[in-house]
Amino acid sequence: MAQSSPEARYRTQAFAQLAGVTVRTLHHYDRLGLLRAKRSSNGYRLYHAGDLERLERISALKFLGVPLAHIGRILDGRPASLSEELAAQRRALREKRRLLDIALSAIEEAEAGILDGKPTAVLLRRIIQAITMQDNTGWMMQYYSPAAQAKIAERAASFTAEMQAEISQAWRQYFRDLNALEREGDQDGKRAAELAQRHRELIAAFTGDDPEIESGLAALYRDRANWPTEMQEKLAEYENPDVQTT
Amino acid sequence: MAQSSPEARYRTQAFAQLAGVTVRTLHHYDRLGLLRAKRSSNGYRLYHAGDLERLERISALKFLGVPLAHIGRILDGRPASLSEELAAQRRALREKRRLLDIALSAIEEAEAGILDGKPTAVLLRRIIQAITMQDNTGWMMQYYSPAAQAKIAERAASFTAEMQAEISQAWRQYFRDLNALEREGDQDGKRAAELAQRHRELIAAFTGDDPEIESGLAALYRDRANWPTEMQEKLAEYENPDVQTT
DNA sequence: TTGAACCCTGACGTGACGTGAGGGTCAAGA
DNA sequence: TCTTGACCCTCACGTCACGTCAGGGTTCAA
Repeated sequence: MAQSSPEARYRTQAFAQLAGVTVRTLHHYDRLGLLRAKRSSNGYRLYHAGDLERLERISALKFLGVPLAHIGRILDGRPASLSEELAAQRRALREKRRLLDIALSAIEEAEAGILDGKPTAVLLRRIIQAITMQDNTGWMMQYYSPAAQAKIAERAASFTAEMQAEISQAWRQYFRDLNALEREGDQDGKRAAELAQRHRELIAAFTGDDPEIESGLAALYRDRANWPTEMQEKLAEYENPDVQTT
Repeated sequence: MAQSSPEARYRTQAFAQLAGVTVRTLHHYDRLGLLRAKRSSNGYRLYHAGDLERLERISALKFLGVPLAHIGRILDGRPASLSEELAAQRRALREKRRLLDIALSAIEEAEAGILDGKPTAVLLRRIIQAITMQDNTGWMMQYYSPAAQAKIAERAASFTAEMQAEISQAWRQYFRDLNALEREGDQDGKRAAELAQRHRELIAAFTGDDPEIESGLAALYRDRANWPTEMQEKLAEYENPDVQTT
């Protein structure tokens, strides 16, 4: 094993190998001021043992997804910024993992179709369905009776991609307008009334006046206290009394 | 609801809203040749219903993490490329999720320390330990007796960051040299003998000649058939008979 | 006819480096 | 002494999927 003295100085490559990073990374951190190296008389960078500790902290925070600019503030600035950054990263990573799990299950779903020799178009359709179902509505399906689920799937299959896109566009637009209304306030209640009308139309277009689908939707809304967290947040918008039309 | 005819043409913004992407994204895909738009006489892009289907496929594959250049080949090229791409993405996403889980548990571990009012330095040390433990050796610890685990932790705590870095650098270098040896072959067996010697030294440095640690290490190696998949692959390098010194 | 709301094409910015290009430094061997 | 090779340095452009202006044209309703 190599012997180390407390005054050991390393040049760039040696220090990079010691820490398990590349030379270019050290150049980068040096220029950013994140890990400044001393210079020898010929201009070479010189690192010592104390720099290693700082570099390990940088690498650890980078592993958590913290941007380099924030890492600088954490290591040099006020200590509270660490806990704020950790909380922010935890939320961001949770969301990333949620999307990642959706992607993985979509892939696995599609790969099951490959074994049957399905053509590319069918596999792509499976992937799209797996993503949209899991991402938005998958957890909702448990509220519908099997008969209602079958009807929903049948209606969805009978739509063209264009029609489906128009429907989800209308929902997106509805939520955008609802958000805008909450931000800007409503002077005369006309905009709220118009939004409520659009909401009724969207609901009607979804149920297609089918009583089985309507009863499932009602059950879904009654149990809103148990929705997933990210839906709970969107639910707050519904709590506007002008829009409680369900 | 908006009515749609089969010959509906959309200009850029309308089509972007319909599909839930930005105008800039459509420009980008147009320039890449990924989704080419027709042009009206005044140079405006015109999209129609068939483009929407292609765009949805593009968005779905992008969601899975497939780079745009590959998406073009999948949608235009031979159909087998889809299944290859899916398999590659599945591996990549699994690895991402593994690292993401490590990061998340490291954050939660550190946040538990925040409640106790620990200073930043202690929290950072916890994060680094959580990462390195989970990433490399966490699953190994089950093979060691509680007494051996305590001794390992004690020895680790007594090392400076510099010494620990030198040890892991030596291991990294060992694996690099081992890989190089396998690629390039060994003419006279001298390099293999030298590597085997380094391996013995690294093992001895780890156990510190402690019999409890040594017996745990032996148990770990005996049970190598049950190691995690990513370690199984690294194990293949050990199967070189020159290096079976454990 | 004027303004709002569209449309277009460049072209630079983002983040964390990778990857050369072009040139200097230094110790060991011929 | 010269050369070779292994280091070192500083630009500066490339990556990836767009975001974000800047500068200028088109269309439609009031």
